[in-house]
Amino acid sequence: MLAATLQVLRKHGAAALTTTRVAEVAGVSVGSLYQYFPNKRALVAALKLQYFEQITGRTLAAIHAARDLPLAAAVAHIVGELLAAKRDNRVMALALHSSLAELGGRAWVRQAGAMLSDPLGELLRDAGVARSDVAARIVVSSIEGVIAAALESDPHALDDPGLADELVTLACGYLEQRRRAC
Amino acid sequence: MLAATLQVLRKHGAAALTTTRVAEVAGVSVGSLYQYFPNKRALVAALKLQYFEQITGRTLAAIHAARDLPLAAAVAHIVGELLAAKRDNRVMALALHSSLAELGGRAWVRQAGAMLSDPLGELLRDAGVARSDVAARIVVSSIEGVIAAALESDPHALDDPGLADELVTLACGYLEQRRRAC
Amino acid sequence: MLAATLQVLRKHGAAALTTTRVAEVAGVSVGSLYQYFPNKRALVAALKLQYFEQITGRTLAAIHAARDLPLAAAVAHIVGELLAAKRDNRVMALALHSSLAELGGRAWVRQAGAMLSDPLGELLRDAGVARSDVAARIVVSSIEGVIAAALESDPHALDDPGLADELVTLACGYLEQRRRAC
Amino acid sequence: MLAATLQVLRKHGAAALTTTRVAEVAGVSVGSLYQYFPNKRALVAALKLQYFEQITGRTLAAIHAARDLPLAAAVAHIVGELLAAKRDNRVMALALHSSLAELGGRAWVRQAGAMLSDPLGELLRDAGVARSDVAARIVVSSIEGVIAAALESDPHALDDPGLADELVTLACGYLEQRRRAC
DNA sequence: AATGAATGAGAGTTCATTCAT
DNA sequence: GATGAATGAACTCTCATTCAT
Repeated sequence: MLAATLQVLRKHGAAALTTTRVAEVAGVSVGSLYQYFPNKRALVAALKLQYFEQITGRTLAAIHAARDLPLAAAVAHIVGELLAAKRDNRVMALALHSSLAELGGRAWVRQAGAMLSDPLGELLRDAGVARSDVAARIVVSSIEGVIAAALESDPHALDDPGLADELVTLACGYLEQRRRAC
Repeated sequence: MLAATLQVLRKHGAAALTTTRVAEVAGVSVGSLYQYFPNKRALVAALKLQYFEQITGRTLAAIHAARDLPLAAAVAHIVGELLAAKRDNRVMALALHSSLAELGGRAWVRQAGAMLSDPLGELLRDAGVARSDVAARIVVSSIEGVIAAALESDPHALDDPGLADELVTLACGYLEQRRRAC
Repeated sequence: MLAATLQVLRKHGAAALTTTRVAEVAGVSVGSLYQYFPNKRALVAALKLQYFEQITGRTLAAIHAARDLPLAAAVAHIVGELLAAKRDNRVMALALHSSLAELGGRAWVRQAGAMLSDPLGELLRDAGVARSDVAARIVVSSIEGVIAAALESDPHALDDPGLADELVTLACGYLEQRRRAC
Repeated sequence: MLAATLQVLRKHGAAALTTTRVAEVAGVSVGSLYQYFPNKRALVAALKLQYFEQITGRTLAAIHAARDLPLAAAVAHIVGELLAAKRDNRVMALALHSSLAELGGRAWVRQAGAMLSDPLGELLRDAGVARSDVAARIVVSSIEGVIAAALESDPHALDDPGLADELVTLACGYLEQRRRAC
């Protein structure tokens, strides 16, 4: 059913996301839909959660794995994994970036950011970055901003290898300055 | 009426933005609303346009004015003006960042980004930044990402003087690396 | 204003006949419209009345003038005048036949029929037609039916000289049988 | 639901035919109405079609059955069947004649006429009537005109046995003249 | 468990009519 | 007298949700 939701979202947009259509695409009845999800909001929330967990989980693992690398290498690894995670969930990424904002706010984005910022903050602190918690939030939100803009202007942006380079340059350039600030 | 739209958007969110409610808040009848706007979409579009023009106009002017400054000073000036413009339209900024995405897509955001990226690209090229057009897009979108995230977690974020510093550090750090890349 | 009503009716149909549009086409304000007509129904009624009077008046005169002619000649004269009257009010005829039915019923058609049937009945009685009142109604309604159908399938039907012939044949054939029935 | 539509049409006229009222009279909700008819026009169209098929079907059969009768008997049979068909659908006939003109034009009447005129034309040609196609149209439209006028002045007109006689006299008188014209 | 017809509140939009200017 | 902005009741249509089968 989540797959059907995604498909409807991609093909017809958020405005056309009706429970009837989702059920139809999923090959079940509306009644069955309501046996698994109490209401439409829950359906969308589940989709968000799934995306959220995929991306956040993998990125958190990357942050963890990068703990002992030098800062530049750590950033490169994390950014690479983040992009890979989005690439592996490209349909979701596109649907959510383009139209799921229209479905119940962007609070989940904030939540995802917070979840990543904390462990990243620790990593940065260990790497000698000043005010590491703030720095982590800046890094995460700037990267998300660039990716969002890229996806909006080109749905295939995630396949562009240059994007990773830019993001690493962006993050490292910022952190470099922050490190000197120590 | 645009003010009423804004108020409804702020207080109740995009899902509760109905023509009846807007008219009610504006203290007029629905009929009058439709005398000035052909339909609901036009109402929202007018609001977006107003915001768009305020922010874009002022930022473009700042880019122009910063043409002959050294890069760091130019960035500081532009970021300062952008934030000031958003501060002067804070209610709009908040409403649009939180819920207007839900109303007809984010195409206008892309458009605004494009409008700023071109002149900024020229400025960067003159300042000796490699691949200045790409760099401009990265700078614009990362800054927007940081501001969006900041506003989402704290509606008063625009008043925090530290935000400007962070944005300047972010942009300069990135551009520094790009300059060396020449 | 009646002319404007007619024009709107012809160009856009009965569904698009709004007071605002009529006023616009007439080059006055809605307010002025309401100074001359208490409401929209009255506007349409006035138009109907005008048509009604044109056609009925001229046809009544024709009936009167045909009093002393032999039956066949009388019928030819009356039919000729009726068609001529419609031709002289062709725009109205077309508008009323195609769309004014949609505006407040066809009672006026019945009324017009009644108005013609009585004097025609007298003429027929004098010509020795049995049950002349019934005969008159049959003649009038059959002629109206043929004209209506003709106009519906071809707006230029009134210009076809063959139409008059057919109508005369129709009426005379019927009346011939009725006369023998004496 | 079609029955409810008919009832509303009869009791309150075409102007009062609203989806809400039809649903109410039908004892269902508006939603259900829209489950069976995509929109209001379709509801009315279905009603027209039903009437159209009843009348046209039976009359066509009558024309077919009358192929080998002498002309006068053929006409009598056809007229009798047409009237019987209308009598069997009296409520519909009344509703459609008085107010369905107000709902989407009279194109269907023309269509029905055309459908009958062609086979009738063949029958007339075989019976030696000159310009049988024109004659068929005249006969059909004059008969429809008389019936329409009769129904407008008296809803029980269809029950008057005299009506059939008049129609037969009308049609035969006309065709007699046409036959001589050979 | 699954179904899908039924529901009905509520959305956007129109337009005849009024009345202060 | 003329204006036309303001009104708001009424309309068509949608869709999340329920529940008898």
